[in-house]
Amino acid sequence: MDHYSEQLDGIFQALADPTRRAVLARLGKGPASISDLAEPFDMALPSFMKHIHFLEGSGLIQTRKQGRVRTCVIEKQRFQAVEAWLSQQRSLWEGRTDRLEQFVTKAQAEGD
Amino acid sequence: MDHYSEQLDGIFQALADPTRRAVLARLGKGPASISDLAEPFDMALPSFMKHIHFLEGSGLIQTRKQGRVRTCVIEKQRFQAVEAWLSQQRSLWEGRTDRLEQFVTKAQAEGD
DNA sequence: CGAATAGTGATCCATAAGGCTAAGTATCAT
DNA sequence: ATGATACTTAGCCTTATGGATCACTATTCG
Repeated sequence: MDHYSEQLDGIFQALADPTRRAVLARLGKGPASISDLAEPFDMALPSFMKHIHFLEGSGLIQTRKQGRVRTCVIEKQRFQAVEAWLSQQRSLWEGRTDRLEQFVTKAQAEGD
Repeated sequence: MDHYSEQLDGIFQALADPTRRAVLARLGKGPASISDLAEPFDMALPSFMKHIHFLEGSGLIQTRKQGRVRTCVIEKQRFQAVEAWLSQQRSLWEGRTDRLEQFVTKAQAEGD
C-alpha cells in the first residue's frame, strides 16, 4: 500500500505538467527521438530535456541512446500505479471497507 | 480543451503529495473537520491548511464553515478528469483515437 | 464574562521546478 | 577532416512549494 506512495509522488508530479503530458500522448503512438519530441514545443532543448529526465525518473518512460540519437519509449505498465490508486480511492467511498463503513455512515449522517 | 489541461495540472499536482493523498483517503470515508484531518500529521496547522487550500483549489475537495468548524468533503466527480485522461492515454497506445476520445472529453465536460 | 477551541493571516525560510544561455561532446555525412 | 547534427553539462534566474512561527479572530462552553 505504501509501496505506491513513493512512486505516486513522482508519477503524479510528472503528470502535473502539460508539456510532459503532451510528450506522453505523443509517445503513446510510438517511440520517438528527443528532437522529434521537442519539435512541437517552443522551448530550449536543455529545458525540454529536464522534462524527459523527469519522466524517465518517474518511470513513465524509458530512454536508450544509440549513436547520437536518444529514443524514448512509454512505459505503459507504470500507469497501473495511478489506476490502482484510483481504484483504492473509489473503493473507499463506495463503502467496500468492512468496519469502517459504520463510521462512514455515521459521519455522513452528521455531515449532512 | 486547454481548460481541461489546466484542470489536470492542478489535480495531478494536488495528488503528487502524500499528505494530500492521505487527506483524500480519509475524506473518501466521509466528511471531516480540519482538525480531525490534521490530527494524524506531525505538522503545524497553518502548514496543513495549505494542503487543504491546494486540494480545494484543485476542486478535489469542497469545504464549508459552520460556526468555528470547517468541514471538508471529497468531490468524487473531479476524479473523473484523471480517469478521462488515463482513458485517452490508453486509447492512444491501443490505436483507437476517434470516438473514445470524444466520449471521454464529453464526460469530463458534464462532470463539471 | 472569561477561557478554551478552531481556524486565519502574515511573514519567513530552504529547496525544487521550470525556464534560459553558452559552451562542450560525440556521432554521422560528405 | 570538417562541418553539421543531436544531444549534454553547467550555470543562472524567478517563482512555487512545503514547511515553520507568531499573532489574531471568531465561536462555544462553564
